[in-house]
Order: sequence, then structure tokens, then C-alpha cells
Amino acid sequence: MASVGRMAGVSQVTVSRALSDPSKVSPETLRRIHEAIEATGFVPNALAGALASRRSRLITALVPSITNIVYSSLLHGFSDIMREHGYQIMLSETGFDPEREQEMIETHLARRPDGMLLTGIHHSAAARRMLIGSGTPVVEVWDITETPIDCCVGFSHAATGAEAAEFAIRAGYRRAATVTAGDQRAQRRRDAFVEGFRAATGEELPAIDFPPGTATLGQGRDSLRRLIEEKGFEAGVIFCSSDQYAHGILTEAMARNLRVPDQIAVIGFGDQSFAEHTFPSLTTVRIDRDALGKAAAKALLDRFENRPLKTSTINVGFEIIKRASA
Amino acid sequence: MASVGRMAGVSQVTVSRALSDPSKVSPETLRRIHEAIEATGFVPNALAGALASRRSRLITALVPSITNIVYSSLLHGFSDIMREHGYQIMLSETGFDPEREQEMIETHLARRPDGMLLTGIHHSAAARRMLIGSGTPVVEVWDITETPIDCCVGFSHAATGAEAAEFAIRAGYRRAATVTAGDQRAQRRRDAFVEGFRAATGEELPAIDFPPGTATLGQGRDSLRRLIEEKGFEAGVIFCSSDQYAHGILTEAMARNLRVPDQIAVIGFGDQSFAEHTFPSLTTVRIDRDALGKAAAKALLDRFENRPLKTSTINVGFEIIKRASA
DNA sequence: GTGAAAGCGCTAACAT
DNA sequence: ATGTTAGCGCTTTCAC
Repeated sequence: MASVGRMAGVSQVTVSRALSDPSKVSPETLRRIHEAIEATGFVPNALAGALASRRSRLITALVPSITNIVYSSLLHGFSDIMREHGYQIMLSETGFDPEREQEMIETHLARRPDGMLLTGIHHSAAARRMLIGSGTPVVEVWDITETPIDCCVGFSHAATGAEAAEFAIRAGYRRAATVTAGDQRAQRRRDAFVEGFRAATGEELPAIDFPPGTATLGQGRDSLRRLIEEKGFEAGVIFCSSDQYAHGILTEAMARNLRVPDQIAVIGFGDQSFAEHTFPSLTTVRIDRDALGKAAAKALLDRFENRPLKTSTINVGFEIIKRASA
Repeated sequence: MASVGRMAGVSQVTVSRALSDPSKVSPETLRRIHEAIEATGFVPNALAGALASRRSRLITALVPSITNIVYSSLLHGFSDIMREHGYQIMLSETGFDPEREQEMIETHLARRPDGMLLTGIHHSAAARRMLIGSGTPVVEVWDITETPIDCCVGFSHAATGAEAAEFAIRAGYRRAATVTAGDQRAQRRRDAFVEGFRAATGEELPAIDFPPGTATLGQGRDSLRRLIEEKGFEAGVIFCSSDQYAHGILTEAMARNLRVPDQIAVIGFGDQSFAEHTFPSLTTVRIDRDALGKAAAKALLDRFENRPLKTSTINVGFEIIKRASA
């Protein structure tokens, strides 16, 4: 920056000003500075800038998995807004592991982000302490609580399960099963579904549970196979913790020549882009993930400007999309 | 750090050493320092560290889209290795736009990353200049060239198309069509397929082309519809630029009661996790994306330690996986 | 509109 | 094994 200044016949500070607030520099000086930048290929050092100004223009985000479209599409909306406002995103995966999350929070905090996005509302006590101690604005997403660290943007997982159960009962189903990923939130959805369904029918629900990790279509196929062959499930509605599972069940039903939804009905979760186009099309729970990500970004931006948050908890809700599979 | 030192009765440098190279500090001092860190909740400032040491332990990555599993799974392998070696990843999307890529390269460079991952081998001249000027180690992935900026890890897209054509010819197909995303690499695969197929059969190939953006199952269904209704394509093999399209074609064929592969055969690209489990299962081109990401990480790490790269270009190859759809 | 000086919180180099 | 000194490349504050 000093050498750019020398080249343009001004001091280093003037170059700094030309870059951060051009209105404070005369047009003629500005022109010469830009010429010098062009000529030298100068790229400012954001590290030094952040150190001096105590603003890094960095937002860090922690998600369980980036290969899971549910989180990556949420991040897509989030980054869009953040980038528009001049922030960059640093992303890490926690792999659904609270301990790993805590480690990552610490290394992220070391970069002095201006804000942080966390997935879910459950974090280790030590993580909470570090976060609060650092004073970093935090937005927790994909779930809601009355007691966020800072603010949260999400929806009630229990409510989706309960409403799905209600939907299934109203649609006339009297037998049901669940297929669930090894993810705490997915399990809460299932529990609420099971409770609601059992309250109405008194029936026990066979359950297939998978270990943590991204849900696959193959697991979905497998779960229908096991439901039929091991659990004696012959007909009814299956509540899945993701559209992947649901699509797999549709596929397996097709391969077995079972009628959907008469014999086997399926409810997915996520309303992923394919859900509308499966055969038959998939009944599912829609979360507007892009809007959720954007709302999270806005909540954080509001915090930066000390705008009073009307509420620290934003419930973006969900919607059951009735299609052909249930 | 100074106050931690005061608390532990040592100077600030000793604290720094305790954190970066504990073997240089006596066990007793180390213990007191850790006590003080615990008590104060001190989190070191990586920004200041990076500025002073000229090593940021930051790797930045640029991919067209994070919601596209092809890139996110590659990054997954890449981050795994990088994290093991103490590097963090900063990720941004270019949206398949070279101009946006150039902007992002500049802002990323401002953070002084120790290395950078770029998708593809085509970058604007200005971007190349900045990259080379900065001296930042760069690994280009998902494609190969004899003249990388630094090093590249990928495979030949043209070769996949050519080999797929050969495969189709050998399998006895004499009519073919293509379904392609608005992505330069996808188009190269298609062009090689068309050329190979035409050379053997003399046939013209109807083509469906989509604009840039993530390929969806819905577009796949749509493309079979259009191939049949608009292009008069009645039978043959369809070469797709992604498994999503291929899955959509399978779905539409099922909905139309067309026999697969007798009437409509399909070749996908990517061997995504669902490809093995579609009905019928999907013949596709497999790239070991996780291994590719890992190889890219290793190439970069080699560069960091000035280990001689035997070759600056690593071809990870591909494999045609024959399943039931073609 | 521009400049000089101080300092952000660390690490590197050199002492002891 | 520990301390001292001098920056890293910017922004902030205050002066002119």
C-alpha cells in the first residue's frame, strides 16, 4: 500500500482511504491511485485490515454436512445476502458431532468473524460459553428455541411431525411406519409423528432407524424391504425423515409392483427439487430453505447495526405439500 | 495473550510458544499457562498470527455451486485432508460465471490464503495474472490440462464422452440423443460423445440443452418428453450430462410405460449414490470424487512443503459403470 | 483533502 | 527455557 502510494505521489493512508471511502479523496488523486494499483497488481491485505479495524467482514458457518442439500441450499440463500453486504463465508462441517462442533467453534472464533451461523440449537456448554464470551453475533438455524444464544431462525420439528400425523389420519390411514436418520432433529419429528398417530389409532408403529450421515435413496429402498420382510408391514403410510428415503420407498414399491398410495403411502421431508417429479409425485413437508437462509442473514445484519430485533426467534414455519404419494 | 502471560507469571511470547510449540516451554509453565487460558477463556487471534507469520492456514475454494453434489462431495474429501493438516477452508460459489470467479479470486486473495482450489481450467486472463502474481499455490480440479496455473487434478471430459460413445456402439445402439447442462465441461463430454457416435453410425443426434444451473430430475423428465414429442426420438440411448437428468428420464420412461433399456436406454454421469438404486439401476460414468478431492489436497500439501511434484497434472480417470439402464 | 503517529495481537530473530 | 525487540500491513485518531 505504501509503494502504491509512492507511485501515485501520496501517502499510504490516502491509498487506504481511496479503497475504503473514495469520497474522502479528491477525484484526481483517486485516479492516480487506481492507476498505480492497476500497474502494480496490488491486492490489499484483508488480514491486516481486519486486525486494525477489528472487523473481519467474515462470517463463519457450521453445518452438519455440506453434501446434504438441505443445509447447502440454506447456505446458498444465506451467502447470497451476506455477499451482497460485503461479507465472506467460511464454512465447516461438524458431521453431526457436538464435540467436533465445539472444536470448530473455537478455531472459527480464532478468525474473529463478525458473525457466526450455527445449525441447530443444541451446543455443548463450553461452546455456548465461548460464543457468549466472545460477543460474536450468532444465528442458530434450522430449529427454534425460546432461549437462543443470540437469535434463531427455524421451525418446530415436533410441529412438522404432529401435523404430518394429523394429515395422515385425516387422509384415512390407520397403519403407519417411520424411517428416520440418525439425527436428533429427525428423531424429534418422528417422535411427534408417532405420538400423534398413536393417540388417534392406538397402533404401534414399526420403525427403521439409520445411523448419522446423509440419507440415501438406497437406504430408502432398503427400509421398505425391511419393513415388509422383517416387520410384517403390509400396508399404510410411511413417514420419512427425508425425501431421499421417501424416493427410495417409492422406487422399491415400484420394483415390487405395490400400489402407491393405496397400498404403500409415503410422506417425505424437505420438498427437494425432485419431489414434485417423482412417479408418483411425493407428498412432503416443505421448508423454504432459501428464505430461511436469507432470513438468517438478515437477522445477523440487523444485529450488526444494533437494530432492535423485535424477536430473537423467527419461526419460518413449514407446509405439508399434498401430492400423489399419500 | 499478554494478560494470560501476566496471570501465569510469564511474558506474552511464552504464551505464544506454549500454543504453537509446547515442547519449547517447561511442563510446569505450560500447566500454569493452560490454567490461565482456561480461567480467562482466551481464544488466540488467528488474524494477528497470520499477519505476523505470513501463514494464514487458510485455503480458499471456488466452486460453481455448493448445492451441486458433484462439487460438494469433492470438497468433502478435500476439506477432510486439509483439516487434518490444520487448514481451514473458505468457500465461495462462482455460479458458472467467469467474471464472478475473477471477483471472488480477488477477494479471496485479499485474505492471503496459503493455497487455493479452483474448479476447472479456464479462468480469465486477469484472474490468471493475479494468481500467478500472488504466488499462491493453486490446484485446479475437475478437469485436466497440460498447462495448469500450478497443478491440476481431474480427468478428461472429452475422454468420458468418447468412451461412452464406444460403449453405446458396442452395446448395439444405433440411435442416440443427448441431454446436457449449460456447463462448458458437460458440453465437451457431449461433443465427444456425438462425434464418436456419429463416426460409427453416421446418425444425427437430437439434443436437449439446458441453461447453466443445477441439473434436476424434473428437467430430465422434461427432456424425454421433448425428445419424444418434439424431436421424434422413439428409441435409442440417451447420454446425459448428469445422473439427475438420467434419473428423470428413467422416471418419465416409467410413467410412459416405455421399456428400459430396450426402448429407451440411458447413460448418466457422476455415479451419484442413488445411481445404483434407481429402477432400473443406472449405467453411468463414475468419477471417484472423494479421491479426487483428496488427491487435490495432497497436491497442494506437497506444494507447501516444496516437495517436487512428479507431475503437475494428475489424471484420476473415470470408469463406465454398466448397470441395467443401458 | 491529506499526512503523521500509534497500535491492532500476534510471530520471528536474536538475546540471555 | 524464557525474554526483548521489531515488525506484519493495515485503520484510527488527530493534526494541518
